[in-house]
Amino acid sequence: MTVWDRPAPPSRPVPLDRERIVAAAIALADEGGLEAVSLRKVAARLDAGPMRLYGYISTKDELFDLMVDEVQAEILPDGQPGDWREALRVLAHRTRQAALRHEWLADLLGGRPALGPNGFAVAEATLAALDGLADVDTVMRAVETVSAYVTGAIRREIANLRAERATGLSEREWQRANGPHVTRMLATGRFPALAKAVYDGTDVDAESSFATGLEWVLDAVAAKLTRPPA
Amino acid sequence: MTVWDRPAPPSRPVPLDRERIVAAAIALADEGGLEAVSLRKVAARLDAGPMRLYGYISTKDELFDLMVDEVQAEILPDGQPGDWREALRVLAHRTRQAALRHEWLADLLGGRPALGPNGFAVAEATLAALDGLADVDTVMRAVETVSAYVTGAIRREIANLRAERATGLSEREWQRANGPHVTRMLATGRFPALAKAVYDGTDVDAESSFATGLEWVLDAVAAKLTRPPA
DNA sequence: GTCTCATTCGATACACTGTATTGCTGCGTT
DNA sequence: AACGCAGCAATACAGTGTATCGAATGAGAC
Repeated sequence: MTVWDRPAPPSRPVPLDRERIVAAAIALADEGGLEAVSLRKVAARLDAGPMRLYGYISTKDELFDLMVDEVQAEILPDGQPGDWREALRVLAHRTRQAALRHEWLADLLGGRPALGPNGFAVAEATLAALDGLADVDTVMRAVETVSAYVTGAIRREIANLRAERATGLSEREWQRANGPHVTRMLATGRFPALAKAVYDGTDVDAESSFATGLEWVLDAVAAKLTRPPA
Repeated sequence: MTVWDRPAPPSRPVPLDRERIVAAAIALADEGGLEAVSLRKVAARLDAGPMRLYGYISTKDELFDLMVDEVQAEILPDGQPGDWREALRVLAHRTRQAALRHEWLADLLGGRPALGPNGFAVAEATLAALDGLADVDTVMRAVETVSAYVTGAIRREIANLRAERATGLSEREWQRANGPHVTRMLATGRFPALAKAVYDGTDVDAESSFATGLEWVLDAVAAKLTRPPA
């Protein structure tokens, strides 16, 4: 008996099943971030007392797991995949889009093993794309590498996005003009390569940055798939 | 005036500067995880009232930033780097080792831009390794790609490590034998590729898994560096 | 129709959190 | 010697996750 299959006890006043609880939590998180999700507020949104939730959920972390799994349903592509590369690409971009829709996902991504049905489905889709193209271990390594990149890239993108929002300025402009502390540090001359990157670098948009890095990683995977395992 | 340079006000009863505060917080986090870090406990460890900390730190998130920056000092290599590839490899492995020493780092990695002096130093070391090997934008993309992989891989590794510890079993054995929920899900036949990976996959240790994925990503980067920008 | 029992809900309670505010205390200066 | 002020501690507040428990409300048995 684990998180994902718990008998839904009936109730009269308002049906209130796990789906409704998770939906309310997601709505709260979408509006105010993860820290805006409290059991009290979730319950209040469902016209229930806080303790009522514990009939359906046994801890707040479990609620977070359920939220992640729910959002992972959005990641699964609609149509059937093309070749393996296209399949992985689509999965990666859909993950990113889900994180942009639900920024709190970035805080949770990779933080815990995704053991829900939709998490499994995403893992299945990823593995299935590479099935048969190499031995099991190589495929596994490929999946892990790609998803590590995806997780890390999304996390950084959301982090930067928040920082920009907090200062009201674009990351680049902020480093270049304002951000007195950063400017001063760069001016010390102790970070010449960094300074060059900041001042001479082109300001590319996040999506194409994500896409470029992803293609690089996919290139690397492609090279290992054609060749037999080391 | 930002987080990283604040005049240290003197005090009599016990010196108590920011370094001591950060050290105490890190000690607490090493022992009991991030959630064990509360301003009250940090202060208690320094024989001070909770409010005393606010003379040196303006919010708890700032304390977290300082903790991350402090640990990033451990990442910087001692000697001078070899070629770019060796340099990036060492930085990646040292980051991973730091995260294994301080597991809470995984929770914070990539969650916020690293703007502290040591964070800058790590960024500088990374960029310096690739300096001149390609145009600035390509170098930037390379750095972002590698560090996205590193962040994501470390995060997953720590997450799995915790899950193993929680169940007392190795991830693989757990999926294979115990973990009734997982076993049942796999038994549904809805996840054939996943089932194959779980049952037929070799159980490789985390370090070589990390290393292998890293080498793949470095291969990808190498291919882009020799070739001029797209 | 009435009684009983079990279940489920809500209220209360507890230990704790981050932080604002307030007043004291002891030092340095005039 | 008196004063002012900086820095610290105590108090306070709003909020958190969750355990416990009393009451009510439902169904089932006679």
